Amino acid sequence: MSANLRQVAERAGVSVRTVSNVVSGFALVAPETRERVQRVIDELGYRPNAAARHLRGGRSGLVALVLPEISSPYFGELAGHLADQAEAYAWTLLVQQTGGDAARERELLDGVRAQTVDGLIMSPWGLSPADLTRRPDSAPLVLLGEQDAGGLLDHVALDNETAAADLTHHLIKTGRRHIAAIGLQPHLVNGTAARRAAGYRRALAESGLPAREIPVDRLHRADGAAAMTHLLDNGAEVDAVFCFSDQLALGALHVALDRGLRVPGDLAVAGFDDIEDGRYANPALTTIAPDKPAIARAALTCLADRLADRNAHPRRVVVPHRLEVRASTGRR
Amino acid sequence: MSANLRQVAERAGVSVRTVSNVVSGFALVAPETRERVQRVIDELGYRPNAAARHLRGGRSGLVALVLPEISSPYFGELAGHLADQAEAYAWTLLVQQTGGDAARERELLDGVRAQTVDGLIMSPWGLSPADLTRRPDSAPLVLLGEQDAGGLLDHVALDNETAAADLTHHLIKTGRRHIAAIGLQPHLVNGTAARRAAGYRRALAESGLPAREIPVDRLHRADGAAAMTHLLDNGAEVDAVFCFSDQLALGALHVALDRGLRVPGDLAVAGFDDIEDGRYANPALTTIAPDKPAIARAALTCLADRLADRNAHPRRVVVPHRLEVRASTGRR
DNA sequence: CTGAAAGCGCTAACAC
DNA sequence: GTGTTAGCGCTTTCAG
Repeated sequence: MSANLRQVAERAGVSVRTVSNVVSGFALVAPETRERVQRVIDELGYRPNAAARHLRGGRSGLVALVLPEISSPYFGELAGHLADQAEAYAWTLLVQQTGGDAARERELLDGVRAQTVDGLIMSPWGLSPADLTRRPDSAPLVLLGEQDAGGLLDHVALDNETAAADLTHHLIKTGRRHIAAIGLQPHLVNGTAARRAAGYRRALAESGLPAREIPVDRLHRADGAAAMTHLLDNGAEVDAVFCFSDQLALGALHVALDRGLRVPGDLAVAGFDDIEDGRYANPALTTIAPDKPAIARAALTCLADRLADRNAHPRRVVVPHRLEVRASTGRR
Repeated sequence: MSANLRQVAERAGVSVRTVSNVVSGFALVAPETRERVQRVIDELGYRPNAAARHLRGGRSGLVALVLPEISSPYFGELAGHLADQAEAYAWTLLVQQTGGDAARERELLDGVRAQTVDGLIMSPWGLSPADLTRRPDSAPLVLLGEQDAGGLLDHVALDNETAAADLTHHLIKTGRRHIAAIGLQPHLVNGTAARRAAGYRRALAESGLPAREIPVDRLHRADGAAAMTHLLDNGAEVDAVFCFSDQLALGALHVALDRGLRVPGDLAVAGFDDIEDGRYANPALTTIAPDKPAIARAALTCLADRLADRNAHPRRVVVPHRLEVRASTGRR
């Protein structure tokens, strides 16, 4: 076991108070005392005990990231930004996967860990806004995505509807007339897909074009592939697909090319999220690029501000996005 | 603030000892007492304080995953398996990124967090085996990858050399004669790339074929793209590239197709890691598929066993892999 | 089966 | 500037 404060104090011939001062660097300590204490600290390899600090001070230095799955590229990239930026707050990120399951989300939100951490950043899929606000007194929660929770919780989102409309307009502008959407998730309360669908429909309506929507179970490549297969097997007249995530789009793209379609010649394919895979796909994937570092920054800022003032008015931060046009939606 | 043991005890008219017994479920408690206490617990929404438990019991229930970057698909998939399986041990995963930097690896290995957690699972890139064994008394460390640390640390690895040789043999068997390797990292002490290079060279030597090796700085798609560009710009005679990661391969593939090469017609492309992107690439990527769930399982088992017996002989677990042949290395 | 109390390592209020 | 000490919430030894 490593040394504790008292042992350092004894060996340096000072009180624990003084050692504590040296370690935390706050209060004034005579230079020579400080040096002597520091020497003993180095000698003994003393490290402050985080559990004791946590118990005493109430801060753990831990922030939980609660999301459907860390292996999804979008969340992986986001987690990377969060972990990097969390350092500026001396926070360490803790990852908890829900699989998008409501019961599991509930469990993580109310469980023991939720008290251990200084805050939670969560991307809810299964829980409704109402569910989210009903939780025991615990660490503050920042929501990622479209779950607004009636303005009762801090919340970082994109303007999903506008983004989807922008992308749909782009497809129309490049000459597409039969644009299918892949990615609705009618079984989820998660509003993200619904917002994107709304933008898609609005853009089509403005041009008098018909909508065609294919629901999916999850947002993996396999689901995009299945949806595309379904579309082609049913002989649908379609010259573009707008997928609500890049992963779906990559699955759809794979099937389309496999079936001998030329992309973008016969079919335009677009996604959403701007994951790195899309940039290197063949052809490269047109997508909506959310400012991911900004999402991370906003989430951490919300948490820090909330910790500083538990009664501040909940914020809704809308992070910018950008339409990223690449080869997959070139002219026919 | 939420209730504590004493408050529950007072309200239930019992001692803290009894409440503690009810909560932990270990010792015997009279059924009716238990029920009464449980009712108060529910009433007050009591949750045990993890910091106090940690301070008292010395276990935090936290395991640190220390890796170059969580946004890399390989590590993302691995982290997903680890997070899932950690639950069986009542462990929560904490993510720390090093960027592959030695100083940062050192810092995380010796820092405060390293004492907070029950154990560390690390994929070292910058630190040498010798560096890794030289650390203050701290939580046990399990190594991922080729860093053997002289048999002094628990260690989960692939048979990288055999895997690379298998893949190279496969390329030779399908008629390739000018097989370049992309992915050496001469600036890193990390032995993984070196082992893969050894397997590649061995296989080529056995067939009397020449080796051609392109070093890379990092293992991102952009590095694979740069290496491929370099190869093509120098007019190298090459009919296959073996990339030491799928990410490199996807970058190389992108450039090759962009330059008008047919894959696999003119050029075969193969990777390593079996990340999901590779399965849906166009053409789908031939690769070495490590058993990732098994890696996660082995790492957690090592940690648990080490915690049970700090003096057990360090283990080296070799996890199986499989050659996954897909379209990108079809016949010319 | 239950109660009293020590103590995990630290911080900070209170002394001097 | 430095020493002394209470107490954060819990588990567990020792009594009963």
